Amino acid sequence: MPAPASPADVRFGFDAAALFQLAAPLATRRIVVAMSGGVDSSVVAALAAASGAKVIGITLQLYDHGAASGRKGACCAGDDIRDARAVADRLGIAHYVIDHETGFRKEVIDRFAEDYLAGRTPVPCIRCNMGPKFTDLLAMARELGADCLATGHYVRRVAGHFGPELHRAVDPARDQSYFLFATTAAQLDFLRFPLGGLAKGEVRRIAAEAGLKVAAKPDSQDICFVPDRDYARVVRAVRPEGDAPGDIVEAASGAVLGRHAGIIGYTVGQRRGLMIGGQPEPLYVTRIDAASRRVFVGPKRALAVTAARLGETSRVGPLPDLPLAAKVRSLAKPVPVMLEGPLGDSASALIRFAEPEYGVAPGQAAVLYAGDRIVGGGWIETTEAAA
RNA sequence: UGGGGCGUCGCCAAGUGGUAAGGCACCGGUUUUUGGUACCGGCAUUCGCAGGUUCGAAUCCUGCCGCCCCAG
Repeated sequence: MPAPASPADVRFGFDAAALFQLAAPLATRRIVVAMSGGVDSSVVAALAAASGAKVIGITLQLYDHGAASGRKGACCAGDDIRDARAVADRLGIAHYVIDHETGFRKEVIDRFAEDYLAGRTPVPCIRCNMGPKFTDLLAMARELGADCLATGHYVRRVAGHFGPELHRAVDPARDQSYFLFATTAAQLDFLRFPLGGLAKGEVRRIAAEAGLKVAAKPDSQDICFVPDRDYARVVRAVRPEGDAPGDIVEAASGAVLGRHAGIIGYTVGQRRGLMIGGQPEPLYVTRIDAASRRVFVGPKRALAVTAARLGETSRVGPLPDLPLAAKVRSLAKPVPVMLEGPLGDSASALIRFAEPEYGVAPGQAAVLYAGDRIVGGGWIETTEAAA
């Protein structure tokens, strides 16, 4: 595959130099691509290869590859690693598979279990991005002398007055900014997200044009290390005490309405799975007390919260004067908030919702936006219930 | 074993002669790179049991069983 004659050379309908935000000539550049084995990162590899830069694909083997073999919608194990290798071979780029199971277990899976045992609802995908991907893999890329680490995330890196900024993806249905809020300025400096400006359809089209077998591979979904959506089983495998039973208590009256088989099966805002019938209206989990193993429930209106205390906050770029909006779960529209306190450097901060927000669960991330720009965010520690 | 009341889907519950509402729960689907939410769909050939009356009964009659309350 010949190198492009100039930075303006265009393949697949895109200017590779622009996509990777690297200074010309690309032929002197080295790009490390994080390859999960899915379509997205495979297309990033294809675009990188087409740019004329030297490309190295790296796949982190994150968890039990035996059990994951053949599973659809997984990543970073079993068949996905073979898919990544096949793509690299097809593109003629170097490809390394790094065993990162121990690190992943410690940084992501163990922490996932701990959170559930503490009554929180974790977001492992964010922890994975923070640790294995943007810390460990990024360090490997630097050691390999790369100019950047490119990933298949749908998010945009935009040059700002104070350095690179993080912006939502152009394709709103694909935007993954929620999972990347904790990206640091130093990481962002080195990272590239070539797909942030593309629609999923375009990505699949490129995959097909590049002759990649993964072009029609289903999108990954759910938690990659959880088979069959049964996350509680994974938690119990790591922490057997997770199935300790307890009471389901009506928050308003204190009445015990039922029993549960472990607080790990519940999350604030959850309606199903309580097994409590005979009620005039649905009951939702309003609070989980890990110490007493009690799950508190109440009607929907009891879920309304006016503010959330955030811990371990991070910030990307300056705080703007613009009004802020917060997303307190991945599938939600950002809602207007007022920020009180410092944001960033792991400080504690408070966000006040302009309108009551429902189903705000401790352990989830609150990501702050100024328009399309991700300003940062934090982890929800506590909430203030509306009167 | 005197009096009264009640037994309809797992739970709550409408229906008192015309051929079983609804809610909760549960199950399935849609949505979705976290967990949830939301939305859509499914869910009692049968009304404690056994007879009887009637063209026709969950609804009327008789008996039995069970539960509750008040009396002892």
